[in-house]
Amino acid sequence: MADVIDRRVARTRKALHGALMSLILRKGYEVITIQDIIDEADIGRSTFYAHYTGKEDLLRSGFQTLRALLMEAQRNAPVKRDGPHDEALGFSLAMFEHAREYRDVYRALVGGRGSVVAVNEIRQVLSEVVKKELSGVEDDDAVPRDVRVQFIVGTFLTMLTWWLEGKPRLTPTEVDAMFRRLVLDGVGPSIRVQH
Amino acid sequence: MADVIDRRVARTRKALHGALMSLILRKGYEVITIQDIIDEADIGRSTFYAHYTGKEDLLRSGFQTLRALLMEAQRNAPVKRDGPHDEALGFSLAMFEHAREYRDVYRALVGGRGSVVAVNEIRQVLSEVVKKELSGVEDDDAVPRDVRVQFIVGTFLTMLTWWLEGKPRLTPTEVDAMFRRLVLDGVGPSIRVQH
DNA sequence: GCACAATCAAACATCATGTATGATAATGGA
DNA sequence: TCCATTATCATACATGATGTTTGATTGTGC
Repeated sequence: MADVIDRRVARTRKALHGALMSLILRKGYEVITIQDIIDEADIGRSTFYAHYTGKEDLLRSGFQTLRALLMEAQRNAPVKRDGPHDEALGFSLAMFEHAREYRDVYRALVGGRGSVVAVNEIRQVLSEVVKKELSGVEDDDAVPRDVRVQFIVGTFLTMLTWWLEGKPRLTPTEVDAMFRRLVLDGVGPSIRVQH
Repeated sequence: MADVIDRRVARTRKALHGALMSLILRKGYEVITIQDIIDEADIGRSTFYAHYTGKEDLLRSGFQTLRALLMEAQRNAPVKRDGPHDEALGFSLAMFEHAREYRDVYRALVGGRGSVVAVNEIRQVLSEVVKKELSGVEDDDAVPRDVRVQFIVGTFLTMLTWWLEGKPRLTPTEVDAMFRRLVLDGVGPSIRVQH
């Protein structure tokens, strides 16, 4: 499959990713410099550029694991393609759980002073997943398919951000419930209640 | 109100804002340098720093007009605090219209290679507006108030981005209809329909 | 053990940032 | 009209990040 990798290459890349993660937790992604990374990883400058074009490239390359996780979560989720279909959005709970496990990293990436790069990357991965999930659903005259995908992904990220920034007490299940409530029913019910 | 402003100061600031806007349209916010701005505006380097701490500061200071527009749109919107309340979210149509009028700027700011700073600024302004709008609505056990605010703002930005990036043919009214549909009812209706 | 490839330190050119200085010009009030 | 004030200017400077190059050194896979 993947060509066999020279041990030195593997070691270098691992060191760089590790250094980036440490630094993200310590000072936030935006302000990190290449110098910081190679100092932390104890890797030569030219070696860095032999592997990545910059810190954005390095960050991006670290998202395969997340992608794999989501794809699998989607496969393992209870996809009962018949029934009341409250089991839709099979990815969400798994990802909320993943987010709690790596809370610090997620918060550093997705939170206030986070990285556009990371958020866009997550957005793209999620879009694929949701798109696949909606493939069995028939079209809607009012709202095009891709809008619905973006809506779902956007709402997910809204919840994720809100959760990580302020209310870490809530369990993944609780947050997931709110997420589903919003995505499926919107805020109409609670707004319109008051007459 | 505001202290009387020296003509020179006014002229400088106007030139800088104009230069920033031109450059945003020409090459995108992120890659703009201070040097670009002061060259374009034909303003001395030290003068720039006498007014703003950096390009982010300059950008931020250009959002009062937007803020004012939204506040007024909210006031003028048909706020019937009784009735079926489909008139909620009084700001949205006005902002979609504003966005179409300044399409290029919005797209440059909010689109793909846009600016986090700008998006965050818009997000914050919108949050204030929505928060005020929801002040008369009673609480909901399932979804806290601030989550609903973030949800509405997030969905609005999702629609705005999608609209500006891909489907400029749609009218503000049509986009607004989709926005309201999503915010009020979610995607449950169209997803759950298929059994 | 050997050919090859990866890593290294060091140096370099380039460019952006932010600050400082003293001269010059515009402004607003008297 | 005059004048004190204040903004602007060109210029220079220190600092630090970026990305590339070079030739020597060291680790790998076979």
